[in-house]
Amino acid sequence: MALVVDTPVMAPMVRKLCLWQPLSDADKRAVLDLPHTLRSFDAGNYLVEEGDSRSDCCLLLSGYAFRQKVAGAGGRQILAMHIAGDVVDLQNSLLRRADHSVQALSAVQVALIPREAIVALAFSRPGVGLAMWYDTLVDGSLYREWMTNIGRRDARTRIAHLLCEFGSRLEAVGLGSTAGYEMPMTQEQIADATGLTTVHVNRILMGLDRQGLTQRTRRSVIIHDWDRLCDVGDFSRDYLHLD
Amino acid sequence: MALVVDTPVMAPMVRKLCLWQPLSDADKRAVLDLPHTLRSFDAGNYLVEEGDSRSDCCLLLSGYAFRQKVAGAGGRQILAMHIAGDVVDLQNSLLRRADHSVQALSAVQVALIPREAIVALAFSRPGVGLAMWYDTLVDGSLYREWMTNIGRRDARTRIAHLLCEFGSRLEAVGLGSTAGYEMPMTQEQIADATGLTTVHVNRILMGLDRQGLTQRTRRSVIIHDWDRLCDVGDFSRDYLHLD
DNA sequence: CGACGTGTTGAAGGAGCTCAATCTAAGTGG
DNA sequence: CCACTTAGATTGAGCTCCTTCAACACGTCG
Repeated sequence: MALVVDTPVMAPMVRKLCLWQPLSDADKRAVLDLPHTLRSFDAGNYLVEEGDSRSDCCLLLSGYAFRQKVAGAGGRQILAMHIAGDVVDLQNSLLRRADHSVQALSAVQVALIPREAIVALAFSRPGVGLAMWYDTLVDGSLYREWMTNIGRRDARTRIAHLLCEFGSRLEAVGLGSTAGYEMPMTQEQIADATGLTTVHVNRILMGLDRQGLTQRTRRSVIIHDWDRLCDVGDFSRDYLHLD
Repeated sequence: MALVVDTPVMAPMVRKLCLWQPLSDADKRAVLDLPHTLRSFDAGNYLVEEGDSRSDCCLLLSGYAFRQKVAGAGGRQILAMHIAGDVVDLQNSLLRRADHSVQALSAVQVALIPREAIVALAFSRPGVGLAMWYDTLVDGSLYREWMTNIGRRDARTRIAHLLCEFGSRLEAVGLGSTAGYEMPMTQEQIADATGLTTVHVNRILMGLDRQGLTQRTRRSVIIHDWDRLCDVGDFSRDYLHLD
């Protein structure tokens, strides 16, 4: 297998961590040298299943994945979306037992990194460790915003908010822009992420289109008026801690 | 001011961290020696306000506090409850700027610990650092459960779930039991924590009483049948990571 | 082509909301 | 110790946003 030297596999992780905390060259090198094995998953497959005790955590190299939890009555809640560059499972690999599952939304490629290597690196290089700690704190910030979204906003606002978050995050990694992007989620998944039903999501999305805010095709969104959409979605990017 | 040697101020933090990760005696000592200043807040006062950039994080020594975020339309979402022993603000002190606020629910006493001391300790003593990292991960686990609660369970289930979580957590720190406890929240706060309205919370609570599951007085709950309440609340304590 | 996953639409019903009034307990000040 | 105040709990009536159920449309893929 050929090693492509100029674009190392672990580069997305370096880029992500640098968002939270500038890293020294030695720190970057250490992250790039993290031991890992590559792995692919088809859409729909589980990267982690509730109850698993995983000994490695995965860095998402390409594609989309999401976290989910199922409630007793059968409903499923989507808890977070993950895009290329995200370190997906500190949570489930550091804690002994996965309290939720992570599923591939599209075909994904991941790098599996042994838990011990992560921990060792975090404590031998405080710069890296702090960046990783920040990363888990920012995850928490997104959870809090989602909770607010689901608990205290009406359907239209919730969905607009989700579209805005996606736009901002995809833009940050160069996979889209505030003018539009590939939308990887189905309406059912949007429903499960916002605490709504598929039918209602559909009606709201059609409404946004009709009102000239967005223009959807099967798997993409064009956003005609970003500022207005942010307004409708009660969206402010602060909680993403991107800047 | 007399120093009480046999029950050090920082003891609750040691107890909490040991839940996640056994600490060596030297580690414990180091936590106990963390520099700090004591401070009291009256009920309703803010420990942290959205937008603040705090340079210290607080350990809750007594009383109750909660995190909250306000949505554009004016609704407030309560994001988490904190009880004695909780380290309340790694999130807001490590990240540059608070993305939500923390408010005292009752009169509280806190120990303010400088951010730098926390970080220095975390990286000089990996045992402690790992325990603190776990702590932020467990916070995340609670957020995920709450999101599921709000997004995918009906009102009765949500409220029963909240009562169960409280019972389990209070029991873990010896402030109550699964047979009952002092309930510090008003019905308005329960509403804001569960994404409901005060009126509806009231009706559901009365229902639980009428059905013989609970028996409330002004500020306490007696739980007649814990197992059944857990059932109604779709509650399983796994996500608390207490054992 | 047929079948399946996804999106779209209609009609009817209900869980939870809103508004507004009343009740209760626990202060608080005189 | 009592009148007064106030925060919180309780109740009723009407309404609405969202759900449920069920059918149909569309496009993609074997």
